[in-house]
Amino acid sequence: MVASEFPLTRLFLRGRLRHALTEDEKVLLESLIEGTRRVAAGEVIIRRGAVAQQSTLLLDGFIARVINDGASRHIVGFQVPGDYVDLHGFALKRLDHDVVAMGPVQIGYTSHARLERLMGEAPHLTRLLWFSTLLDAAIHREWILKLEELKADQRLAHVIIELWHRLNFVELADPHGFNMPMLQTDLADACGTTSVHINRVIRALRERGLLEIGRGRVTIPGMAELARYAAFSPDYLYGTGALQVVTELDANADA
Amino acid sequence: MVASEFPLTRLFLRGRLRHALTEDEKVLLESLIEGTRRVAAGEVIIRRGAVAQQSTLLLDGFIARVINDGASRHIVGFQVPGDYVDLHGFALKRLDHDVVAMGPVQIGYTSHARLERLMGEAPHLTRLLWFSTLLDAAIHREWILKLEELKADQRLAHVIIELWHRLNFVELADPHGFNMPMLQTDLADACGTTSVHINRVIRALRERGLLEIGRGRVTIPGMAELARYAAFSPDYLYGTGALQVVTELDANADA
DNA sequence: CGATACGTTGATCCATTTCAAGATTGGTGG
DNA sequence: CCACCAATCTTGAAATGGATCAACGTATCG
Repeated sequence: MVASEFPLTRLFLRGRLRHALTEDEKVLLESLIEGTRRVAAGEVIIRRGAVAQQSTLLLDGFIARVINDGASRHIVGFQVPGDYVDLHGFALKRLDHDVVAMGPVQIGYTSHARLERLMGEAPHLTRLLWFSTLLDAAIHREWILKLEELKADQRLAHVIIELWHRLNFVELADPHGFNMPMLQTDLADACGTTSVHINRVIRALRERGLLEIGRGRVTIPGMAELARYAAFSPDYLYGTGALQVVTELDANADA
Repeated sequence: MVASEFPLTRLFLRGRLRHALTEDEKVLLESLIEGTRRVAAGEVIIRRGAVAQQSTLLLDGFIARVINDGASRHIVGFQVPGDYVDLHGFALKRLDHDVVAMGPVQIGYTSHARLERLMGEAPHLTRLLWFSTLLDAAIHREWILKLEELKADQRLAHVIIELWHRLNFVELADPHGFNMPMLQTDLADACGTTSVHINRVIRALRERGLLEIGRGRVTIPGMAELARYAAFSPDYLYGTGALQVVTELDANADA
């Protein structure tokens, strides 16, 4: 472990607009984190409806946004290290969903009082915080699209590739996969299908040589093949360098 | 038509946090609108991937967020009067979806340069603008839930009740329905199903006496019955007075 | 009055759910 | 180190929601 310059916030907006942060802003951002905490797998970190006094930065591990509706459980989004998982709680005050640790997790937190002061003092950094909440919204829109458009096998592939890209931004993916604690049940809840069906879908994708999932590890033999299969295009993730992608999109739109 | 105090922005956050705006802020907000424009039905107001220089406030009519993926067309959200339809473009710069007029529409616009100045000068108003983009995200999450959880008939009912509530906030709904220009095709694209199937679903709901749709008009004989049918709970819309709802949720969570 | 967009209906096929049972795995105490 | 337990994963068979293809009805408007 190399001692990093900004040990807590170095992953925030990495691969996105981190380059838009000045050195002063990086210092300021790091100073926002008033404390850190370890959380056990499965723990509900923020409960739906509770009035939020602070916001949470995910430092290590995976988190899901979960809505429990009586019998059924649904996942409306995943968060990876470097994500502020409930920055929207700063303006919304109370969340419409639970925030749950998918495996063992480490988090940092920032009081809303501190964020309120920041808004008056650092408009540009504020705008980047705003941007980060809009990234979540863009991902939400893609999930809506995915659920409207794709079959279960493509949905799964889509979720997996999205996670790979997001982990790749923060240098937690390797060229052919990544580690993650999510179970088949979790993937089913995120794909809007049942664990029985997700199990068959996983097998089908394995047999096609597109994807392997098991024992906390995802292996993707051919990134391009899987992306094609899932009709995945990463522009909605607003990664650095995505402007080229958009140019391509424009070209296609004209055609 | 009564001459209103803030003719352009009087609907912004109405039924939500408009009461949190001071009189000065309301004046400032109104001054943001640098021009207005009428748009014909079906017109693409903002195209995916284009670099945005301004943001758009919907003054009158309905707008959809549309993603065209080759053959298929998908709607990832609707906007009603009083909504800033592309405020996220201020921070994201380019949108991941098209913004399309569902019927004849009137819009106002604000340059991003003006918004940038505002961020330094009016942090509290900025925070409310931020809030309004987070409302969209909350609605996105509910759509994800809806698509993961519900069958086509309940999805349709859910979309309709959501629109009723949002129109009710801005006083454009009446106790038993509202007017809207969306076609069966549009509703199908928003529910992730086909127009053939949405047609059957509309008939089934009509035969059950839950919902009538036709000729630009939605009629809801019994709001409570339809809400129960769609498993609809309006707390995610963050309407004024929703705190009671949340208290109920907490009570349920404990039970 | 004919064109065009929108809505309606029927028949067939397939993806997915549901229910039920069994296999595998990892962890824990004896 | 083994035996056992609980969680997770796997498989089968029957039932169903929804897609698809194809055709026909019906508004509406120049």
